[in-house]
Amino acid sequence: MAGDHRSGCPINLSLEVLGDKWSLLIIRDMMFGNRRHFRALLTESEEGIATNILADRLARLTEQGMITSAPDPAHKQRILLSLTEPAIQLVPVLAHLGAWGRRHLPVTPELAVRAELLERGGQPLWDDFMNELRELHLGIPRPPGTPSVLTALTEAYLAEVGRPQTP
Amino acid sequence: MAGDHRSGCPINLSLEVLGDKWSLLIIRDMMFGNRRHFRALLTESEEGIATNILADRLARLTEQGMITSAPDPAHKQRILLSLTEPAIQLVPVLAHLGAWGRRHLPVTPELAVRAELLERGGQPLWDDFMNELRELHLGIPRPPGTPSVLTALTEAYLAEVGRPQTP
DNA sequence: GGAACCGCTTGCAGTTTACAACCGGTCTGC
DNA sequence: GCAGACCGGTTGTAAACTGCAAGCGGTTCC
Repeated sequence: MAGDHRSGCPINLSLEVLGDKWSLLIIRDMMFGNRRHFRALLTESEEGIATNILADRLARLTEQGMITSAPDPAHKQRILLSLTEPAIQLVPVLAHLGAWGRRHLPVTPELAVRAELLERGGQPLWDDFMNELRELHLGIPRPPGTPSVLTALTEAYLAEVGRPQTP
Repeated sequence: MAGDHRSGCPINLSLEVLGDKWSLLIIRDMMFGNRRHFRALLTESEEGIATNILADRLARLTEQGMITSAPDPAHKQRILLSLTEPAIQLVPVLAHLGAWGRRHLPVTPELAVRAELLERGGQPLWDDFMNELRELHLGIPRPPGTPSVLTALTEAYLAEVGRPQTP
């Protein structure tokens, strides 16, 4: 029902889904870090989320239609998490939010590289990235010739990590 | 110090500033509703924030450099709140977030009008709007000929409110 | 067959939120 | 000149949420 919403304002409704300190970070890790199950999100996160919080957020994001879960065919006890189309369409929001943070907050260089690349690429790069996510998470083959944005972002990050100082 | 941050990731740092259910709504009301003091934010908000939460968020946003406060020359007991340049640069983020919410969440039509207009206008409209906000909040005169985006948004909203049903 | 790994759940303490009542100063209308 | 509305808050309280650590039954790896 709509009765449990504070208002019908688009920004408010978005915040009711994403307006906490963890939900968007989970989506970020699934998107940019390609983390697809519980343990990966738990242990490979920069910020160190607690197990009960992660379980709670995954449940909430699932019932809000942002992610789906299915048994992983490879490992029987694993549960494969996938982003839904609405979540994939958050790419421009995350790109702008990252660009804003990079400009105004004390980011660390190696973690800022991806935000910078994503900002410079603009809408065309975001479209490529969303097509790639649709392939990875929804099983929709991406248009032939689409480059892997995920690979490019990861390589840029690793290159920056390998560099000892700003040369 | 940077020691009190969970990580230096741009998205994480942005969420440490804006990642709760109220901060962005306050900025939204100051931006789009032109609410510039405590009582206006308190009573004219769609969502009904509590006084202590509002006071707390205003203090936090101030120390994070998102807003400033100054005595209002017109009313001696009033405090005039202003957005800073970083906060004004959130316009594209809010535009994208509103557009996303409008597409995927159960928004009410009259509140969705502004998001739609802002989305259709794109970057040129956002630039006009940011220039207008710089004039209103920072005292920087906007380039001559710049239209008032705030007026356009408000009129579109009022027109939608006045309409009884979707005709 | 033992150890590591899987997605959680539970218990607990500390923090944050929501709601309502209240406060001293100030401006407004008469 | 004064009563009442308005100003930006503070305080108290209960409920909800968060962070941390431990543990649990089942699965997979070696």
